Amino acid sequence: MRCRTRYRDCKGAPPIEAIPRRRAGITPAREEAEQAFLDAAERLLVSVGYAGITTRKVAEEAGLNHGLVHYYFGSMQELLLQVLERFTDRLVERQREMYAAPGPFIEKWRTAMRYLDEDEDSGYAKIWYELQAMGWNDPEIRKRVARITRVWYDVIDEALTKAMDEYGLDRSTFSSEAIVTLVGTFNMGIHLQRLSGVNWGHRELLRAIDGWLVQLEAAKAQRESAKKPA
Amino acid sequence: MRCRTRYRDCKGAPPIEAIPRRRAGITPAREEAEQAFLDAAERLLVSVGYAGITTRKVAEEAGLNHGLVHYYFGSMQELLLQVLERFTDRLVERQREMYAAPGPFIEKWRTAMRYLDEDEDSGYAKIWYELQAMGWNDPEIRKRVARITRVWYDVIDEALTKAMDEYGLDRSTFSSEAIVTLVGTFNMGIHLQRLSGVNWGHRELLRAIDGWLVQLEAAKAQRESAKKPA
DNA sequence: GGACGCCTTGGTCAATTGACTAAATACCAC
DNA sequence: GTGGTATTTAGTCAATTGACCAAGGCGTCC
Repeated sequence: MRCRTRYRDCKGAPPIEAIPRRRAGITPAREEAEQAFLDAAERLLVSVGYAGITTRKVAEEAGLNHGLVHYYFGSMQELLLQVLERFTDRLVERQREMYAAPGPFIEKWRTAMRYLDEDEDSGYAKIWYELQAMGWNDPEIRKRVARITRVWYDVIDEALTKAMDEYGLDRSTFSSEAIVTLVGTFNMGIHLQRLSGVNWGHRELLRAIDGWLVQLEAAKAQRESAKKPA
Repeated sequence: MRCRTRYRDCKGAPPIEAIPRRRAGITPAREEAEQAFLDAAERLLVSVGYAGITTRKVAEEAGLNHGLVHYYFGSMQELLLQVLERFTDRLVERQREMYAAPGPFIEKWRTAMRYLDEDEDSGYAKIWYELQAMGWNDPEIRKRVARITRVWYDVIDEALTKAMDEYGLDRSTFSSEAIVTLVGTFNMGIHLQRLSGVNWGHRELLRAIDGWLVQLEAAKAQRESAKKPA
């Protein structure tokens, strides 16, 4: 059943043609333009949130024609999904890189805590939590968010398990699984609170943890120096 | 400058008349209808999120005429603010009640952890985090959210400070402020993850904390029984 | 240098939205 | 029951939105 209106059958009709899908040969210009859209969408996530993103706004922000959104991505939903995709890929890569690096655990921890501040200032956190909030009402996005959270956990789990052994921490009361969950959730909570403008106690908590790790490092060094000479 | 269109000057004109404000004498029927709108808005927060709420949907959900939204509340924004107001009042009241109740700390903790599950099932958590997400892009709502978070912290702080003294916990490394922040943030993080469908490690963490509290309670009981006979 | 196909521009369209209102109705004191 | 006020209904309106398209531009290969 063809469209009776000038352009299309406006309700319930199947799409006349398939969405133009990603082909192998994309010109550099097109690639650049698509990235510009994704960048623009990220900036809008920071400045107005996911609910305020429209095809026109994202095109204006990217300095491109709004018709291109549908030509490139087929729909607004697909554009946002690709934002999520690109963002989470970067997130996981950074996380892996950080914990895979050599050095004592406390170094890695401090790097992670530095990210806590950096991500807030750069808008990285806002993007990530906006995407998550989108997922609360969109199964496809939620699924992806859950997958990334899981990967994130696995990476921390590995690092923490190793660290607990090194520090000789008892795992009978607090398993590494429990600690990982605690770290993962408190990290999210801190970001969440900061998005609401709450900063109370954060510095205090981070300093306490850092102090505790310093103690653990010292104890570890002592154990090792006591063992070697003997 | 009066409206040239049939109804109003549609851009930039000041409101012709003040928004009908809350008067002293509201009939019970009106009160009931307003509550029905607030209830409906909460249900929509659960089912579609804040971005999906419109005057027409909220009216349909409440089984009332959509014109009433503006007659009662003046604007969609005001309706949502009143949802926030009512919701946070209830939240704080429950929190205060819980920690003010008599009984050992571990009891209160367990009640709080029970809420963690209950709130998820009842949609309470979804409402609260949708409202928070709204606040990320709305200063007025963010301010209110921050205030409530602060009150929430104060209540926990009082209970935790007392508990740490009772349990004889050292406060030199982890101050009560740090612990409160840890508890507050990990609680938020757990909710956040569950909204994304992530449950990994939660049970493990909660069980670990509970086990630890049991130990602390036992040690406290021992101390007291050792003191009394002497 | 002409044909061909991809890209881009600058629109249009139906649907939906918040805001708003006039007219009808319900309710109340007298 | 009558007059007046408050509430309710059933709309209207401008603006905005996602989706979509036609026509012309542009690069490339023959």
